Amino acid sequence: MDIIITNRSGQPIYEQIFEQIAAQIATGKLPGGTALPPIRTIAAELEISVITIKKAWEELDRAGLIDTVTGKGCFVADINSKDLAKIKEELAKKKFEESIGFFRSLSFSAQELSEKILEWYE
Amino acid sequence: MDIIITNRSGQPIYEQIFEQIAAQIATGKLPGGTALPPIRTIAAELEISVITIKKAWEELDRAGLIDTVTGKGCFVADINSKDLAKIKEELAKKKFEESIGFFRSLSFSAQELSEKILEWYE
Amino acid sequence: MDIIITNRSGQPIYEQIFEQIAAQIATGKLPGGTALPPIRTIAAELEISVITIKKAWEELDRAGLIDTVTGKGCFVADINSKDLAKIKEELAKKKFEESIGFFRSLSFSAQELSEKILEWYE
Amino acid sequence: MDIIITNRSGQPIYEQIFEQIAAQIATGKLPGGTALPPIRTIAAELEISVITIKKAWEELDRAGLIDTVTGKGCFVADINSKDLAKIKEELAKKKFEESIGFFRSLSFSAQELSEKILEWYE
DNA sequence: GTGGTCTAGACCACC
DNA sequence: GTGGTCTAGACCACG
Repeated sequence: MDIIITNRSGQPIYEQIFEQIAAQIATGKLPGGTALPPIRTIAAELEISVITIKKAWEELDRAGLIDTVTGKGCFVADINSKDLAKIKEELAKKKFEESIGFFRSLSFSAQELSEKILEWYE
Repeated sequence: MDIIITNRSGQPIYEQIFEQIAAQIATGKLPGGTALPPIRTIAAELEISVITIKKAWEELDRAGLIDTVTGKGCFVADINSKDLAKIKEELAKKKFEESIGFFRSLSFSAQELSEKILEWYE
Repeated sequence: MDIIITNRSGQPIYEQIFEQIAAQIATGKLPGGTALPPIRTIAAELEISVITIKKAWEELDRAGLIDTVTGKGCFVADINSKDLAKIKEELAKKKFEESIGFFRSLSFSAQELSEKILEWYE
Repeated sequence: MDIIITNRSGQPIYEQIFEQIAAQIATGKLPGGTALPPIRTIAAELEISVITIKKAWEELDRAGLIDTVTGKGCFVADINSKDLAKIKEELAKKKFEESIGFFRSLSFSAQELSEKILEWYE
Protein backbone atom coordinates (compact mmCIF):
# COMPACT_ATOMS: atom_id res chain seq x y z
CA MET A 1 0.00 0.00 0.00
CA ASP A 2 3.00 2.29 0.17
CA ILE A 3 2.00 4.55 3.00
CA ILE A 4 4.56 6.28 5.15
CA ILE A 5 3.50 7.94 8.35
CA THR A 6 5.54 10.50 10.18
CA ASN A 7 4.72 11.92 13.57
CA ARG A 8 7.03 14.87 13.25
CA SER A 9 5.16 17.00 10.79
CA GLY A 10 2.22 17.79 13.01
CA GLN A 11 -0.01 16.91 10.09
CA PRO A 12 -2.84 14.58 11.14
CA ILE A 13 -2.24 10.95 10.22
CA TYR A 14 -5.50 10.64 8.29
CA GLU A 15 -4.48 13.61 6.18
CA GLN A 16 -1.08 12.14 5.43
CA ILE A 17 -2.78 8.96 4.31
CA PHE A 18 -5.32 10.82 2.22
CA GLU A 19 -2.65 12.77 0.40
CA GLN A 20 -0.52 9.73 -0.32
CA ILE A 21 -3.33 7.59 -1.63
CA ALA A 22 -4.86 10.49 -3.52
CA ALA A 23 -1.52 11.10 -5.18
CA GLN A 24 -1.15 7.45 -6.13
CA ILE A 25 -4.58 7.48 -7.71
CA ALA A 26 -4.16 10.83 -9.43
CA THR A 27 -0.84 9.79 -10.94
CA GLY A 28 -2.22 6.48 -12.13
CA LYS A 29 -0.11 4.32 -9.82
CA LEU A 30 -3.34 2.89 -8.46
CA PRO A 31 -5.46 2.24 -11.57
CA GLY A 32 -9.26 2.37 -11.58
CA GLY A 33 -10.98 -0.72 -10.25
CA THR A 34 -8.12 -1.72 -7.97
CA ALA A 35 -9.42 -3.22 -4.76
CA LEU A 36 -7.87 -1.57 -1.75
CA PRO A 37 -6.94 -3.84 1.16
CA PRO A 38 -9.51 -3.98 3.97
CA ILE A 39 -9.18 -1.00 6.26
CA ARG A 40 -8.56 -3.30 9.21
CA THR A 41 -5.66 -4.94 7.44
CA ILE A 42 -4.06 -1.61 6.63
CA ALA A 43 -4.65 -0.41 10.16
CA ALA A 44 -2.87 -3.48 11.51
CA GLU A 45 0.04 -3.06 9.08
CA LEU A 46 0.54 0.58 9.91
CA GLU A 47 -0.17 -0.04 13.58
CA ILE A 48 -2.77 2.66 13.79
CA SER A 49 -6.46 2.68 14.60
CA VAL A 50 -9.03 1.55 12.05
CA ILE A 51 -10.86 4.78 12.51
CA THR A 52 -7.91 6.80 11.35
CA ILE A 53 -7.80 4.88 8.09
CA LYS A 54 -11.53 5.19 7.81
CA LYS A 55 -11.36 8.93 8.07
CA ALA A 56 -8.84 9.04 5.24
CA TRP A 57 -11.02 6.71 3.17
CA GLU A 58 -14.06 8.90 3.77
CA GLU A 59 -12.22 11.88 2.36
CA LEU A 60 -11.08 9.87 -0.64
CA ASP A 61 -14.66 8.81 -1.19
CA ARG A 62 -15.92 12.37 -0.88
CA ALA A 63 -13.30 13.46 -3.40
CA GLY A 64 -14.63 10.84 -5.79
CA LEU A 65 -11.34 8.97 -5.86
CA ILE A 66 -12.62 5.70 -4.43
CA ASP A 67 -15.95 3.88 -4.22
CA THR A 68 -16.89 2.34 -0.92
CA VAL A 69 -19.17 -0.67 -1.05
CA THR A 70 -20.38 -1.90 2.31
CA GLY A 71 -19.71 -5.58 2.67
CA LYS A 72 -17.43 -5.74 -0.35
CA GLY A 73 -14.65 -3.28 0.20
CA CYS A 74 -13.24 -0.14 -1.35
CA PHE A 75 -12.19 0.29 -4.95
CA VAL A 76 -10.28 2.92 -6.86
CA ALA A 77 -12.82 4.86 -8.90
CA ASP A 78 -12.81 4.43 -12.65
CA ILE A 79 -11.67 7.73 -14.03
CA ASN A 80 -10.51 8.39 -17.58
CA SER A 81 -7.04 9.77 -17.94
CA LYS A 82 -8.24 13.24 -18.91
CA ASP A 83 -10.27 13.62 -15.75
CA LEU A 84 -7.38 12.12 -13.82
CA ALA A 85 -5.14 14.94 -15.01
CA LYS A 86 -7.80 17.40 -13.96
CA ILE A 87 -8.04 15.84 -10.52
CA LYS A 88 -4.31 15.95 -10.09
CA GLU A 89 -4.35 19.62 -10.91
CA GLU A 90 -7.29 20.28 -8.62
CA LEU A 91 -5.58 18.58 -5.69
CA ALA A 92 -2.45 20.63 -6.21
CA LYS A 93 -4.39 23.85 -6.65
CA LYS A 94 -6.34 23.27 -3.47
CA LYS A 95 -3.13 22.66 -1.58
CA PHE A 96 -1.54 25.77 -3.02
CA GLU A 97 -4.50 27.88 -2.05
CA GLU A 98 -3.77 27.17 1.59
CA SER A 99 -0.72 29.39 1.25
CA ILE A 100 -1.87 31.85 -1.39
CA GLY A 101 -3.10 34.43 1.10
CA PHE A 102 0.25 34.64 2.80
CA PHE A 103 2.09 35.06 -0.49
CA ARG A 104 -0.23 37.86 -1.47
CA SER A 105 0.21 39.67 1.81
CA LEU A 106 3.96 39.42 1.25
CA SER A 107 3.34 41.32 -2.02
CA PHE A 108 4.79 38.69 -4.31
CA SER A 109 4.06 39.22 -7.96
CA ALA A 110 2.96 36.14 -9.88
CA GLN A 111 6.15 36.20 -11.91
CA GLU A 112 8.35 36.55 -8.88
CA LEU A 113 6.65 33.79 -6.93
CA SER A 114 6.68 31.47 -9.90
CA GLU A 115 10.42 31.92 -10.30
CA LYS A 116 11.16 31.45 -6.64
CA ILE A 117 9.15 28.24 -6.57
CA LEU A 118 11.02 26.93 -9.57
CA GLU A 119 14.16 27.45 -7.53
CA TRP A 120 12.85 26.08 -4.22
CA TYR A 121 11.25 23.03 -5.72
CA GLU A 122 14.39 21.58 -7.20
CA MET B 1 -3.25 47.50 13.08
CA ASP B 2 -4.86 46.13 9.93
CA ILE B 3 -5.54 42.62 11.10
CA ILE B 4 -8.38 40.61 9.71
CA ILE B 5 -9.44 37.44 11.43
CA THR B 6 -11.58 34.79 9.85
CA ASN B 7 -13.23 31.82 11.48
CA ARG B 8 -13.75 30.00 8.22
CA SER B 9 -10.23 28.93 7.39
CA GLY B 10 -9.58 26.64 10.33
CA GLN B 11 -6.20 28.31 10.69
CA PRO B 12 -5.40 29.18 14.33
CA ILE B 13 -6.03 32.81 15.15
CA TYR B 14 -2.53 33.41 16.49
CA GLU B 15 -1.11 32.13 13.22
CA GLN B 16 -3.33 34.43 11.19
CA ILE B 17 -2.07 37.34 13.26
CA PHE B 18 1.53 36.25 13.00
CA GLU B 19 1.36 35.99 9.24
CA GLN B 20 -0.29 39.34 8.77
CA ILE B 21 2.08 41.26 11.02
CA ALA B 22 5.09 39.41 9.68
CA ALA B 23 4.05 40.32 6.15
CA GLN B 24 3.60 43.98 7.09
CA ILE B 25 7.08 44.06 8.58
CA ALA B 26 8.72 42.13 5.76
CA THR B 27 7.21 44.39 3.14
CA GLY B 28 8.19 47.54 4.99
CA LYS B 29 4.68 48.65 5.80
CA LEU B 30 5.64 48.58 9.45
CA PRO B 31 9.07 50.23 9.53
CA GLY B 32 11.73 49.40 12.12
CA GLY B 33 11.22 51.04 15.49
CA THR B 34 7.46 51.32 15.19
CA ALA B 35 5.78 50.71 18.51
CA LEU B 36 3.09 48.07 18.37
CA PRO B 37 -0.11 48.89 20.27
CA PRO B 38 -0.47 47.27 23.71
CA ILE B 39 -1.73 43.73 23.39
CA ARG B 40 -4.75 44.57 25.52
CA THR B 41 -5.78 47.25 23.06
CA ILE B 42 -5.49 44.90 20.12
CA ALA B 43 -7.26 42.13 21.98
CA ALA B 44 -10.14 44.47 22.68
CA GLU B 45 -10.30 45.69 19.08
CA LEU B 46 -10.30 42.21 17.61
CA GLU B 47 -12.46 40.79 20.37
CA ILE B 48 -10.10 37.94 21.06
CA SER B 49 -8.13 36.72 24.02
CA VAL B 50 -4.92 38.46 25.15
CA ILE B 51 -3.26 35.07 25.24
CA THR B 52 -3.78 34.70 21.53
CA ILE B 53 -2.05 37.99 20.75
CA LYS B 54 0.75 37.08 23.10
CA LYS B 55 1.34 33.85 21.29
CA ALA B 56 1.53 35.66 17.97
CA TRP B 57 3.95 38.20 19.47
CA GLU B 58 6.14 35.43 20.82
CA GLU B 59 6.45 33.93 17.37
CA LEU B 60 7.26 37.30 15.87
CA ASP B 61 9.89 37.77 18.55
CA ARG B 62 11.37 34.34 17.89
CA ALA B 63 11.49 35.15 14.18
CA GLY B 64 13.48 38.28 15.03
CA LEU B 65 10.81 40.55 13.59
CA ILE B 66 9.96 42.41 16.78
CA ASP B 67 11.75 43.29 20.02
CA THR B 68 9.96 42.98 23.30
CA VAL B 69 11.02 45.49 25.93
CA THR B 70 9.66 44.58 29.32
CA GLY B 71 7.59 47.38 30.73
CA LYS B 72 7.67 49.43 27.54
CA GLY B 73 6.03 47.28 24.92
CA CYS B 74 6.96 45.75 21.59
CA PHE B 75 8.73 47.39 18.68
CA VAL B 76 9.35 46.41 15.12
CA ALA B 77 12.97 45.29 14.85
CA ASP B 78 15.42 47.47 12.98
CA ILE B 79 16.34 45.56 9.88
CA ASN B 80 18.14 46.96 6.85
CA SER B 81 16.33 46.63 3.61
CA LYS B 82 18.59 43.92 2.26
CA ASP B 83 17.90 41.65 5.20
CA LEU B 84 14.25 42.54 4.92
CA ALA B 85 14.16 41.11 1.42
CA LYS B 86 15.84 37.99 2.69
CA ILE B 87 13.31 37.62 5.48
CA LYS B 88 10.44 38.02 3.09
CA GLU B 89 11.85 35.26 0.95
CA GLU B 90 12.51 33.02 3.94
CA LEU B 91 8.94 33.39 5.17
CA ALA B 92 7.57 32.52 1.78
CA LYS B 93 9.92 29.58 1.34
CA LYS B 94 9.00 28.16 4.71
CA LYS B 95 5.32 28.42 3.86
CA PHE B 96 5.85 26.77 0.50
CA GLU B 97 7.73 23.90 2.06
CA GLU B 98 4.58 22.90 3.93
CA SER B 99 3.10 21.81 0.61
CA ILE B 100 6.19 20.67 -1.23
CA GLY B 101 5.87 17.01 -0.25
CA PHE B 102 2.40 16.76 -1.69
CA PHE B 103 3.43 18.36 -4.97
CA ARG B 104 6.29 15.91 -5.27
CA SER B 105 4.08 12.92 -4.60
CA LEU B 106 1.79 14.19 -7.35
CA SER B 107 4.82 13.99 -9.66
CA PHE B 108 4.89 17.62 -10.63
CA SER B 109 8.03 18.74 -12.37
CA ALA B 110 9.51 22.03 -11.24
CA GLN B 111 8.70 23.59 -14.57
CA GLU B 112 5.13 22.34 -14.59
CA LEU B 113 4.44 23.45 -11.03
CA SER B 114 5.96 26.83 -11.62
CA GLU B 115 3.72 27.41 -14.62
CA LYS B 116 0.60 26.26 -12.84
CA ILE B 117 1.31 28.55 -9.93
CA LEU B 118 1.75 31.48 -12.28
CA GLU B 119 -1.75 30.71 -13.52
CA TRP B 120 -3.37 30.05 -10.13
CA TYR B 121 -1.84 33.05 -8.46
CA GLU B 122 -3.38 35.59 -10.77
CA MET C 1 -33.09 -8.89 -16.43
CA ASP C 2 -32.30 -5.20 -16.86
CA ILE C 3 -30.62 -4.57 -13.56
CA ILE C 4 -28.01 -1.90 -13.19
CA ILE C 5 -25.88 -1.82 -10.09
CA THR C 6 -23.85 1.16 -9.02
CA ASN C 7 -21.25 1.34 -6.30
CA ARG C 8 -21.40 5.09 -6.05
CA SER C 9 -24.72 5.60 -4.35
CA GLY C 10 -23.97 3.90 -1.05
CA GLN C 11 -27.32 2.16 -1.36
CA PRO C 12 -27.11 -1.56 -0.53
CA ILE C 13 -26.99 -3.76 -3.60
CA TYR C 14 -29.94 -5.89 -2.55
CA GLU C 15 -32.03 -2.74 -2.21
CA GLN C 16 -31.04 -1.52 -5.65
CA ILE C 17 -32.15 -4.87 -7.06
CA PHE C 18 -35.36 -4.87 -5.08
CA GLU C 19 -36.33 -1.42 -6.28
CA GLN C 20 -35.59 -2.15 -9.92
CA ILE C 21 -37.47 -5.43 -10.04
CA ALA C 22 -40.33 -4.04 -7.99
CA ALA C 23 -40.62 -1.15 -10.41
CA GLN C 24 -40.64 -3.47 -13.41
CA ILE C 25 -43.43 -5.49 -11.86
CA ALA C 26 -45.46 -2.50 -10.70
CA THR C 27 -45.29 -0.88 -14.12
CA GLY C 28 -46.26 -4.08 -15.91
CA LYS C 29 -42.94 -4.59 -17.66
CA LEU C 30 -42.70 -7.94 -15.94
CA PRO C 31 -46.22 -9.40 -16.32
CA GLY C 32 -47.73 -11.84 -13.83
CA GLY C 33 -46.54 -15.41 -14.18
CA THR C 34 -43.19 -14.52 -15.70
CA ALA C 35 -40.48 -16.84 -14.45
CA LEU C 36 -37.49 -15.03 -13.01
CA PRO C 37 -34.10 -16.43 -14.01
CA PRO C 38 -32.38 -18.66 -11.43
CA ILE C 39 -30.61 -16.61 -8.82
CA ARG C 40 -27.29 -18.23 -9.69
CA THR C 41 -27.61 -17.05 -13.27
CA ILE C 42 -28.33 -13.49 -12.21
CA ALA C 43 -25.57 -13.57 -9.64
CA ALA C 44 -23.12 -14.63 -12.31
CA GLU C 45 -24.33 -11.99 -14.78
CA LEU C 46 -24.11 -9.16 -12.26
CA GLU C 47 -20.97 -10.54 -10.64
CA ILE C 48 -22.38 -10.37 -7.18
CA SER C 49 -23.07 -12.84 -4.40
CA VAL C 50 -26.05 -15.21 -4.51
CA ILE C 51 -26.90 -14.16 -0.99
CA THR C 52 -27.48 -10.63 -2.20
CA ILE C 53 -29.99 -11.70 -4.83
CA LYS C 54 -31.68 -13.93 -2.31
CA LYS C 55 -32.16 -11.04 0.04
CA ALA C 56 -33.72 -8.95 -2.73
CA TRP C 57 -36.01 -11.87 -3.66
CA GLU C 58 -37.08 -12.24 -0.03
CA GLU C 59 -38.14 -8.65 0.10
CA LEU C 60 -40.03 -8.96 -3.17
CA ASP C 61 -41.73 -12.01 -1.77
CA ARG C 62 -42.63 -10.23 1.44
CA ALA C 63 -44.06 -7.35 -0.59
CA GLY C 64 -46.26 -9.86 -2.42
CA LEU C 65 -44.68 -9.07 -5.77
CA ILE C 66 -43.26 -12.53 -6.51
CA ASP C 67 -44.10 -16.10 -5.52
CA THR C 68 -41.37 -18.49 -4.59
CA VAL C 69 -42.02 -22.11 -5.52
CA THR C 70 -39.53 -24.40 -3.88
CA GLY C 71 -37.73 -26.48 -6.46
CA LYS C 72 -39.18 -24.61 -9.40
CA GLY C 73 -38.07 -21.02 -8.98
CA CYS C 74 -39.67 -17.63 -8.60
CA PHE C 75 -42.54 -16.15 -10.57
CA VAL C 76 -44.00 -12.71 -10.83
CA ALA C 77 -47.24 -12.70 -8.83
CA ASP C 78 -50.51 -12.49 -10.68
CA ILE C 79 -51.96 -9.13 -9.86
CA ASN C 80 -54.83 -7.44 -11.66
CA SER C 81 -54.09 -4.09 -13.12
CA LYS C 82 -56.08 -2.16 -10.53
CA ASP C 83 -54.10 -3.62 -7.65
CA LEU C 84 -50.95 -3.05 -9.65
CA ALA C 85 -51.67 0.66 -9.73
CA LYS C 86 -52.22 0.58 -6.00
CA ILE C 87 -48.94 -1.20 -5.42
CA LYS C 88 -47.08 1.28 -7.55
CA GLU C 89 -48.51 4.08 -5.47
CA GLU C 90 -47.75 2.32 -2.19
CA LEU C 91 -44.12 1.77 -3.19
CA ALA C 92 -43.73 5.41 -4.08
CA LYS C 93 -45.47 6.61 -0.95
CA LYS C 94 -43.28 4.47 1.26
CA LYS C 95 -40.18 5.82 -0.41
CA PHE C 96 -41.40 9.37 -0.04
CA GLU C 97 -42.08 8.89 3.63
CA GLU C 98 -38.40 8.30 4.24
CA SER C 99 -37.82 11.98 3.52
CA ILE C 100 -41.04 13.48 4.78
CA GLY C 101 -39.73 14.27 8.27
CA PHE C 102 -36.89 16.33 6.89
CA PHE C 103 -39.18 18.32 4.60
CA ARG C 104 -41.44 19.08 7.53
CA SER C 105 -38.58 20.24 9.72
CA LEU C 106 -37.55 22.54 6.88
CA SER C 107 -41.05 24.06 7.16
CA PHE C 108 -42.12 23.33 3.63
CA SER C 109 -45.82 23.75 2.97
CA ALA C 110 -47.48 21.02 0.93
CA GLN C 111 -48.05 23.43 -1.92
CA GLU C 112 -44.50 24.70 -1.90
CA LEU C 113 -42.97 21.24 -1.78
CA SER C 114 -45.23 19.97 -4.51
CA GLU C 115 -44.17 22.79 -6.81
CA LYS C 116 -40.50 22.36 -6.09
CA ILE C 117 -40.71 18.65 -6.82
CA LEU C 118 -42.42 19.34 -10.12
CA GLU C 119 -39.41 21.46 -10.97
CA TRP C 120 -36.72 19.10 -9.65
CA TYR C 121 -38.19 16.01 -11.20
CA GLU C 122 -37.97 17.23 -14.76
CA MET D 1 -30.80 22.59 21.50
CA ASP D 2 -34.01 20.86 20.48
CA ILE D 3 -32.64 17.60 19.22
CA ILE D 4 -34.72 14.46 19.26
CA ILE D 5 -33.07 11.13 18.66
CA THR D 6 -34.93 8.01 17.71
CA ASN D 7 -33.41 4.57 17.45
CA ARG D 8 -36.24 3.12 15.42
CA SER D 9 -35.68 4.72 12.08
CA GLY D 10 -32.41 2.99 11.29
CA GLN D 11 -31.06 6.39 10.34
CA PRO D 12 -27.64 7.04 11.91
CA ILE D 13 -27.76 9.31 14.94
CA TYR D 14 -25.27 11.78 13.51
CA GLU D 15 -27.45 12.15 10.43
CA GLN D 16 -30.55 12.76 12.48
CA ILE D 17 -28.68 15.47 14.36
CA PHE D 18 -27.32 16.98 11.17
CA GLU D 19 -30.75 17.22 9.61
CA GLN D 20 -32.35 18.75 12.67
CA ILE D 21 -29.71 21.39 13.21
CA ALA D 22 -29.45 22.09 9.50
CA ALA D 23 -33.20 22.62 9.38
CA GLN D 24 -33.10 24.97 12.36
CA ILE D 25 -30.40 27.02 10.70
CA ALA D 26 -32.00 26.98 7.26
CA THR D 27 -35.34 28.12 8.63
CA GLY D 28 -33.77 30.88 10.69
CA LYS D 29 -34.59 29.36 14.07
CA LEU D 30 -30.89 29.44 14.84
CA PRO D 31 -29.76 32.86 13.62
CA GLY D 32 -26.24 33.57 12.33
CA GLY D 33 -23.63 34.10 15.00
CA THR D 34 -25.39 31.97 17.60
CA ALA D 35 -22.89 30.06 19.70
CA LEU D 36 -23.73 26.39 19.83
CA PRO D 37 -23.26 24.64 23.18
CA PRO D 38 -19.97 22.74 23.53
CA ILE D 39 -20.15 19.36 21.84
CA ARG D 40 -19.36 17.64 25.13
CA THR D 41 -22.27 19.34 26.82
CA ILE D 42 -24.68 18.30 24.10
CA ALA D 43 -23.29 14.79 24.16
CA ALA D 44 -23.92 14.60 27.88
CA GLU D 45 -27.44 15.96 27.54
CA LEU D 46 -28.38 13.54 24.80
CA GLU D 47 -26.45 10.73 26.47
CA ILE D 48 -24.52 9.88 23.37
CA SER D 49 -20.84 9.90 22.49
CA VAL D 50 -19.00 13.15 21.77
CA ILE D 51 -17.80 11.68 18.53
CA THR D 52 -21.32 11.25 17.25
CA ILE D 53 -22.04 14.93 17.77
CA LYS D 54 -18.72 15.79 16.26
CA LYS D 55 -19.53 13.89 13.11
CA ALA D 56 -22.77 15.82 12.76
CA TRP D 57 -20.92 19.08 13.40
CA GLU D 58 -18.34 18.20 10.75
CA GLU D 59 -21.06 17.78 8.18
CA LEU D 60 -22.66 21.07 9.19
CA ASP D 61 -19.29 22.72 8.82
CA ARG D 62 -18.72 21.16 5.42
CA ALA D 63 -22.16 22.37 4.35
CA GLY D 64 -21.13 25.90 5.36
CA LEU D 65 -23.84 26.10 7.99
CA ILE D 66 -21.57 26.52 10.99
CA ASP D 67 -18.05 27.81 11.65
CA THR D 68 -15.86 25.77 13.93
CA VAL D 69 -13.19 27.66 15.82
CA THR D 70 -10.77 25.49 17.74
CA GLY D 71 -10.54 26.64 21.31
CA LYS D 72 -13.57 28.91 21.06
CA GLY D 73 -16.48 26.80 19.96
CA CYS D 74 -18.91 26.49 17.06
CA PHE D 75 -21.07 29.26 15.69
CA VAL D 76 -23.94 29.40 13.27
CA ALA D 77 -22.59 30.85 10.04
CA ASP D 78 -23.66 34.32 9.04
CA ILE D 79 -25.81 33.87 5.99
CA ASN D 80 -28.09 36.47 4.46
CA SER D 81 -31.70 35.50 4.17
CA LYS D 82 -31.59 35.08 0.40
CA ASP D 83 -28.79 32.53 0.61
CA LEU D 84 -30.60 30.93 3.52
CA ALA D 85 -33.59 30.30 1.30
CA LYS D 86 -31.27 28.82 -1.31
CA ILE D 87 -29.69 26.53 1.26
CA LYS D 88 -33.06 25.38 2.46
CA GLU D 89 -34.00 24.51 -1.08
CA GLU D 90 -30.68 22.79 -1.72
CA LEU D 91 -31.04 20.63 1.38
CA ALA D 92 -34.52 19.58 0.34
CA LYS D 93 -33.48 18.94 -3.23
CA LYS D 94 -30.58 16.79 -2.16
CA LYS D 95 -32.87 14.76 0.06
CA PHE D 96 -35.40 14.37 -2.72
CA GLU D 97 -32.76 13.17 -5.13
CA GLU D 98 -32.17 10.14 -2.94
CA SER D 99 -35.57 8.89 -4.08
CA ILE D 100 -35.77 10.34 -7.56
CA GLY D 101 -34.36 7.27 -9.29
CA PHE D 102 -37.01 5.04 -7.83
CA PHE D 103 -39.83 7.38 -8.83
CA ARG D 104 -38.50 7.47 -12.36
CA SER D 105 -38.25 3.72 -12.61
CA LEU D 106 -41.87 3.57 -11.45
CA SER D 107 -42.68 5.72 -14.49
CA PHE D 108 -44.22 8.59 -12.60
CA SER D 109 -44.76 11.72 -14.62
CA ALA D 110 -43.73 14.96 -12.97
CA GLN D 111 -47.33 16.09 -12.79
CA GLU D 112 -48.54 12.82 -11.30
CA LEU D 113 -45.80 12.68 -8.68
CA SER D 114 -46.28 16.29 -7.73
CA GLU D 115 -49.99 15.71 -7.13
CA LYS D 116 -49.44 12.54 -5.13
CA ILE D 117 -46.92 14.29 -2.91
CA LEU D 118 -49.33 17.12 -2.28
CA GLU D 119 -51.74 14.48 -1.03
CA TRP D 120 -49.22 12.44 0.98
CA TYR D 121 -47.59 15.39 2.61
CA GLU D 122 -50.68 16.71 4.29
C1' DG E 1 -15.44 -11.79 5.31
C1' DT E 2 -16.41 -6.62 4.39
C1' DG E 3 -17.51 -1.60 5.94
C1' DG E 4 -20.80 1.50 9.18
C1' DT E 5 -21.82 3.14 13.53
C1' DC E 6 -21.19 4.01 18.25
C1' DT E 7 -18.88 3.99 22.77
C1' DA E 8 -15.58 5.59 26.53
C1' DG E 9 -11.64 7.59 27.37
C1' DA E 10 -7.15 9.60 26.44
C1' DC E 11 -3.90 13.46 25.06
C1' DC E 12 -2.97 17.66 22.62
C1' DA E 13 -3.39 22.46 20.61
C1' DC E 14 -5.81 26.62 21.00
C1' DC E 15 -8.20 30.45 23.51
C1' DG F 1 -12.50 26.14 29.05
C1' DT F 2 -12.90 24.87 23.84
C1' DG F 3 -12.44 21.57 19.67
C1' DG F 4 -9.00 18.01 17.12
C1' DT F 5 -7.00 13.69 16.96
C1' DC F 6 -6.31 9.04 18.11
C1' DT F 7 -7.07 4.58 20.48
C1' DA F 8 -9.26 -0.03 21.48
C1' DG F 9 -13.04 -2.44 21.24
C1' DA F 10 -17.94 -3.41 20.52
C1' DC F 11 -22.15 -4.49 17.70
C1' DC F 12 -24.66 -4.30 13.39
C1' DA F 13 -25.79 -4.58 8.29
C1' DC F 14 -24.19 -6.20 3.96
C1' DG F 15 -22.18 -9.81 0.75
